[in-house]
Amino acid sequence: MMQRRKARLVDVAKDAGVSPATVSRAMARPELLSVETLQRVHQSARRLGYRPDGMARALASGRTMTVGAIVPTLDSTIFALVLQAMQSTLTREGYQLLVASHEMNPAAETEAIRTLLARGVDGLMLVGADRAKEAAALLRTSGVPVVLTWCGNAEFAAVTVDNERAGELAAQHLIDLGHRHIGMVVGHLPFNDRQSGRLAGARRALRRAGLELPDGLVSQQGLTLAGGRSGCAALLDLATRPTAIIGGIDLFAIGCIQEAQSRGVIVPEGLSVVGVDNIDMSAHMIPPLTTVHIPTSQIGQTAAMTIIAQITGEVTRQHVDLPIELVVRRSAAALTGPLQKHHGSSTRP
Amino acid sequence: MMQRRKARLVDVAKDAGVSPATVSRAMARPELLSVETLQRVHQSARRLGYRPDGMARALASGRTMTVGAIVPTLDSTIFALVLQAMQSTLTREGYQLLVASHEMNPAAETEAIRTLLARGVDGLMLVGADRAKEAAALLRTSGVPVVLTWCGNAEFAAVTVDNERAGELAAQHLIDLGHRHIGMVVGHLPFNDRQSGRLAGARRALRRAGLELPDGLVSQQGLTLAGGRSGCAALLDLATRPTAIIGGIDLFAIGCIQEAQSRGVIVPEGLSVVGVDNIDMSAHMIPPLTTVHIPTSQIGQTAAMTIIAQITGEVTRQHVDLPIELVVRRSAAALTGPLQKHHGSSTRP
DNA sequence: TGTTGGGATGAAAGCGCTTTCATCCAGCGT
DNA sequence: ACGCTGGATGAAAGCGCTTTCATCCCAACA
Repeated sequence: MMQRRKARLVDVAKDAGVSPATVSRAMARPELLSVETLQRVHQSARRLGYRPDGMARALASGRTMTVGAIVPTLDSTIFALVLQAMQSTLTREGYQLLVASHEMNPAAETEAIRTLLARGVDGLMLVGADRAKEAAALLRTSGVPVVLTWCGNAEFAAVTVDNERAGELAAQHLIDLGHRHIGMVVGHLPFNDRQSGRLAGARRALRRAGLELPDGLVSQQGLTLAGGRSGCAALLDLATRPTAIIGGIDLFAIGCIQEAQSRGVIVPEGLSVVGVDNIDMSAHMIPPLTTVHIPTSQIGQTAAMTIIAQITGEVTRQHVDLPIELVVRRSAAALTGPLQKHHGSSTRP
Repeated sequence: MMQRRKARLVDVAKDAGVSPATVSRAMARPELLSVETLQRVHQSARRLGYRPDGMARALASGRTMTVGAIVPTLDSTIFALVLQAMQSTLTREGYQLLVASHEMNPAAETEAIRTLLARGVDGLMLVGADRAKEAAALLRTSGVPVVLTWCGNAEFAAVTVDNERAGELAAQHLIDLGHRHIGMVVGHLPFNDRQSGRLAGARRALRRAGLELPDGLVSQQGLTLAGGRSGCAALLDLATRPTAIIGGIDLFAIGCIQEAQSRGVIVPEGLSVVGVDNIDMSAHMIPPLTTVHIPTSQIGQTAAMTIIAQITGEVTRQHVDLPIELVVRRSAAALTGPLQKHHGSSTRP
């Protein structure tokens, strides 16, 4: 009882006694058909188990109903969350999400852009505005709607967050608590305008307070928990150790807390820690992490909506800047005295 | 100086003075052409800035160079890691990754399968073997290579891990440490054969030791940190509280540690905790989490390779079972005495 | 020197759908 | 009663590429 091949549009048309055009319309713009015809077509389609062929449809219409997203890495709460939000928003609108990652490698990102463009996507989401010249050229000439996230530029639509301000908020909080000697653990700066921005913001706040954040107090690390720990370790091993550390991402801040605790340094009494992101884990740390909340899911959702708006031609090059805010919890405290009573004892249990 | 449209295959052919067929071959099977022709074509292609159109190619060849992956949720270290591994393996072979998630909803999964199949994927990766009948039928009739992960069945290729054994290892470790009263926090069991398996395994180990794991000591929770905490809270609030808890995933176990600590219960002295997964965070907890290591990245990588092998026809319905092992760290300790000296004091700082 | 085999290329038929454009017809206004 | 309008449908031309199949040519062989 099995038809020899997959049912095609013409098969349905034949079965329903109408033209292929009519079947096509029945699928895509049912309001153009009379109710009876529509019913007849649907009935035939169901009987034959017809499923439209996406590739043929894409070729003929020029639309793939697919949006691409290229993120630095999938293995990150942050990007996973954004992708999740994008995915559900897109699905609701009938789009699919094609993902690629570049592992912080500009050339790989360019390559990914090239493939996704060739493959045919109706829109493209990218992280940050800092990329290879060639990549930007590709995007420009492709004519495909693009949305940048976290950081943007004037050329494309963007859903941003003020990364400098995030760094500033974190630093200012520490300054307000009386800290004068502050360190920071950040991701590798080249090709990462989010981290660069946060560092710049922290520096700005410090400078305004008559303080500074010398390179010696900034540790660049890979974006992992281990990175946070080793960054913290480096800072704590300094001759004059900082009384507070800012994590460029929450993961770093969490790593800092863990490293400090495993050395017997009490947080926040012996070391204040502030992060940026406000990931799920942060609220559950002991002590709970004071951090700057970045509306990650909302970035994803807004990016998806922006892309769709561009695809459907409703709007172009829209810029949305999402608000951020300091979330005060208990990992940062006021300096108790002019001097600290801790000596860098490395008492790992 | 801009050509009015995108260069097409025929444009290159015309420019190079060859037939379209030759250009097509130059792109896909260069070994069929003479060196001179090849060069001429490449030169023209470069000059015109020719980029093959993926959709047209897909339609004509029946191959999309795209593999779909449908996971329960993107917002999970585990699945993000698997996707990451798949993505990099696939990219290396020239494939793209199309992702979808279903938020633990069987109907949504079926729908996702339907769309990805319609959209045209050369292969499909799914999590677990437990799904709607209709979904299985779709897969069967589509003829698209499928690979199941974590849990498998006889019908499709699979890259699995022995979830029952994982639960067993966790429970046995606790039993060996002298625990007799063990609780477990698991994910919602329906439509989740990974969690069901782990629970069943734990029960098996306990039964073998003459113990049991009554439903009252099993707390079902959403797969989040908060779920772990509230599961732990529920268990600790029991009249006869367990001396040890197994987390169906590491995130639960971590939540348990945090909940215990915030209640002033010391881990492992006051409560032993064991997880399953071995995520990055686990090793950095204080105390570091004892857990059953699941080779997550390897699952992704192997799944990708299995899919590709099936697509290229090298092999079919291959089953790979990846080894797991207990990683003993410091969150579980021997019961110090026949009775415990802790009273459920809820001293949140 | 006549075959012959095979490597290189071209011709042309699609792949399955979308989308103008044209056609047809009913009902409407005058 | 007549032209007109607009809604419903059909005809047909692609969308840009792949892939058989046929053709051509030349080296190699006898």
